[in-house]
Amino acid sequence: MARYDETHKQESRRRIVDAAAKRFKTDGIDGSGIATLMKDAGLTNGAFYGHFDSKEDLVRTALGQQIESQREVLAGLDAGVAGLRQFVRLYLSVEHRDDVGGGCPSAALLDEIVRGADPTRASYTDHMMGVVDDLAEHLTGVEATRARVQVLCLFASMVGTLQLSRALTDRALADDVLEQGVRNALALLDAADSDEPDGG
Amino acid sequence: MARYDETHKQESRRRIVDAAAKRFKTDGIDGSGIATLMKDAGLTNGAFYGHFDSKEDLVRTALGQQIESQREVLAGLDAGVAGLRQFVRLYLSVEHRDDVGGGCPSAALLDEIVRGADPTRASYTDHMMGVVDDLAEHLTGVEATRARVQVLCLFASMVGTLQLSRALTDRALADDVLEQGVRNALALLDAADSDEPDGG
DNA sequence: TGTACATCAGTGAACGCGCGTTCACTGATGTAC
DNA sequence: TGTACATCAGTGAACGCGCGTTCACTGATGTAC
Repeated sequence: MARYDETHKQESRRRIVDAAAKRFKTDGIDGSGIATLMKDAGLTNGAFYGHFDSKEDLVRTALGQQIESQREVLAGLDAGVAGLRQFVRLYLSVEHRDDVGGGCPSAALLDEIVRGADPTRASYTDHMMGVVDDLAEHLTGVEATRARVQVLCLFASMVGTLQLSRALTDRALADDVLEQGVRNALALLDAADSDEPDGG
Repeated sequence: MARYDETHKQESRRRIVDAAAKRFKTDGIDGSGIATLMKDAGLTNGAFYGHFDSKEDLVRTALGQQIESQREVLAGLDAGVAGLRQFVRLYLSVEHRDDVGGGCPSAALLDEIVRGADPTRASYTDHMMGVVDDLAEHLTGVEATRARVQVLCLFASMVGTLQLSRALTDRALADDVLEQGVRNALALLDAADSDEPDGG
């Protein structure tokens, strides 16, 4: 029925989303124009609206895809709290800090998400809940609701730490921040893992 | 010599910087145009280049001024680690979360600073070192270099926590994140305050 | 096997608009005499 | 006290450019017969 493979259009779409996700992270959402994104994907600007309703539609899609692919990484972690320790070391690594385009979308774009439209923030929240559930499963001894808030906070702390390490122009200090960030995150993890709920 | 007060021009400049700082935080740097900023300050676009060399010059100025005015808040804190506990509760409050335009420039703009030009990042780093020194003085028992990294990490964690709380569309969860963030930050503070330097 | 037509992903020019920046000009005030 | 001139903060139109979005068109392929 179509003159191309049945998969042709969806492969184009995937290329657009992949290119957009990377460029959004390196240049910002506001800083990435449709024409540039389409050129990155090997297409011209006019084809964009055959794939998405609007730029905001692409933003939501790219952000969602990015968070879901983070979950694939999480699926490969060791069981229990040991897996969270692995995650902390991966997340707060020099390699991750120096790879904005290939790294965590939250670290690269959380400010812009905050300023985003409600549907964008809602989509972000939904997808993040998946990440949080994946992470919370590693805190086997902690009540589920509590575990979710604990891992959300752990994640948020690491996001801020990565951002600050990226912002500082003093490289040695930026490295120190990552190392101390790892120690702090691991300390929080130990505390959370052995935590008793207390209402006070 | 001048047809206006000697202070006239510098008052205009101050109004531009104040208006820009607020709008940058609410709408983003990329999202704030010169014409809009000047209108906010009660002027027209053409007057801008009598005050600043470029938009980037204004960004650096506004960011620096914002961080310096944060230091004024820090100067009012109690002495010792008690002052840091005060700061944690102020920073991770619902009021601060809900006041992006009046709040911390790092929380609102750190992503954009990371993507910014080198001079912007260098200026951010310089001013932040002032904040860090102010905060580090509260960790009286800790060696200075170590104290600086500790408070940088504490600050970074709080920045990430505030950002995430702002991004989430689930209000109850966003509030829980703030509360847990306070607990975590206070726990880190207690650990840092009683810390012995260990090389391992 | 060969021709006519339908499909539709992608092209590329154009829309109005706001961007950062420039510049000739205005007009209120201060100084000179 | 009154007039002529200098100063300069601010005005507002204009520059080229890229933005998000629209749309008439292309052209490679699949189907019909």
